[in-house]
Amino acid sequence: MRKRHASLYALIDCNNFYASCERVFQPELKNIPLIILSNNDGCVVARSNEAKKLGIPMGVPFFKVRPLVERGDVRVRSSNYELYGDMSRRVMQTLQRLAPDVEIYSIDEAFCDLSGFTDHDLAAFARELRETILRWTGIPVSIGIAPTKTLAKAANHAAKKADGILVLRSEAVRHAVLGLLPTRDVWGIGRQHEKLLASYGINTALEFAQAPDAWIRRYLRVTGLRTAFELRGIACIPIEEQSPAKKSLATTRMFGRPITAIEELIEATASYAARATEKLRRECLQARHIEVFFHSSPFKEPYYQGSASYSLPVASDYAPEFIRYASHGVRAQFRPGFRYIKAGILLSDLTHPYERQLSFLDETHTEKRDAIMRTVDVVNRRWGKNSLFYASAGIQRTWSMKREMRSRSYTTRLDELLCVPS
DNA sequence: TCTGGGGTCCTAGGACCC
DNA sequence: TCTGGGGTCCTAGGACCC
Repeated sequence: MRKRHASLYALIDCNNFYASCERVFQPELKNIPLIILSNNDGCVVARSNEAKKLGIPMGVPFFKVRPLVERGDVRVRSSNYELYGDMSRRVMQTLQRLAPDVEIYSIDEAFCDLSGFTDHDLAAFARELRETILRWTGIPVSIGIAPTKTLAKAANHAAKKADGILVLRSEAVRHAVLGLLPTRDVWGIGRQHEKLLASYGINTALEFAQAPDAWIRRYLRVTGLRTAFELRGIACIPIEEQSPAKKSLATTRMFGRPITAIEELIEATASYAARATEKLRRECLQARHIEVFFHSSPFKEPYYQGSASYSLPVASDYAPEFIRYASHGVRAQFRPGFRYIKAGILLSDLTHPYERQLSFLDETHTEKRDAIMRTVDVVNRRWGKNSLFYASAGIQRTWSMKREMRSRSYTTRLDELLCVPS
């Protein structure tokens, strides 16, 4: 009988990731205010600690901080996503060598499952992890450790303000951390919910966690309730080592200058469609649905947004086909007289070859049963996030979950798997 | 003058069927 | 005559994440 441990997760988060990446190759940028700009140098997407201290907010349009740069108070770099992607791979590979059950959550964050670690192990483990990642990649990270992923996020947030590592296991630490954490900084609570909670006098994570279930369910829906459970220490969000299959894929861009002619719009969307198709092929996927959209500036009157979407008769990854649909959509929805600033292509209804899941069929007879169970587990994890939670919270299943459970690709796969003659 | 790009999940509501 | 109600499928839109 395997002994069950209380759940314990770590969140490893790279500090000011894009800024840190630039500093690895340009050490002269260390210890000074540094900001990184988005694609067209439109807005700020990363800030060094020194830049944060100057009060430069995340996402602020560049023209608002340009004076600081011109005065020489702040250094600035355009973003270089190839570099960041490469640095991210190095960090994650290092992590995967040192830590168990790693889930790569984003370009600069990963969870891992530390259930079973003792307190003594934890401190040593976290310290070694931090030092090794810094030594091997040059990227500083913070580590938060707690019984749920949402609490690990909160612990990480607090760790950034301390010495980079925080273990949130005891009730006392949990209260202290959550009591100081504004609702907006809780993983899963955004600006809208922050406003709503504030209007009811709820301003900290602790106050939110203590609100009645029914109230949370009513105003923040089931995702909000899940967040509250997690803040109370009840784990609802498991580690997903295998990343779920992608469901949609987009190529969208701001033009950099307003476009008024339909020809230019058609040209732009055609190239986005071609780029989206490249991504599709690279990931061995095909799409059955394409949406094209374009709009003028939402900050200016008059505003117009055009969009069109089409279902293909068969899934495809053939660029000319998507380009044809895109230009057809633009022609159908184009309105002259507007200054268009952005357009995009969204491919969805993606299908994929089941290579990964099918590989076990080559294995020997005795391993087949285990392999099937593993596959069932993978499938369950994909649906399970909600199905488990709904069951435990006694909440009605939602349409989207029911829909997914019936989704042809999974159910037929499962039927096939379970009917494999032994 | 100048405001990113790429994703996921949940819910409401209409059309349709039995 | 009365006009029910549940399930299914789809879409739009809003919230969230990095």
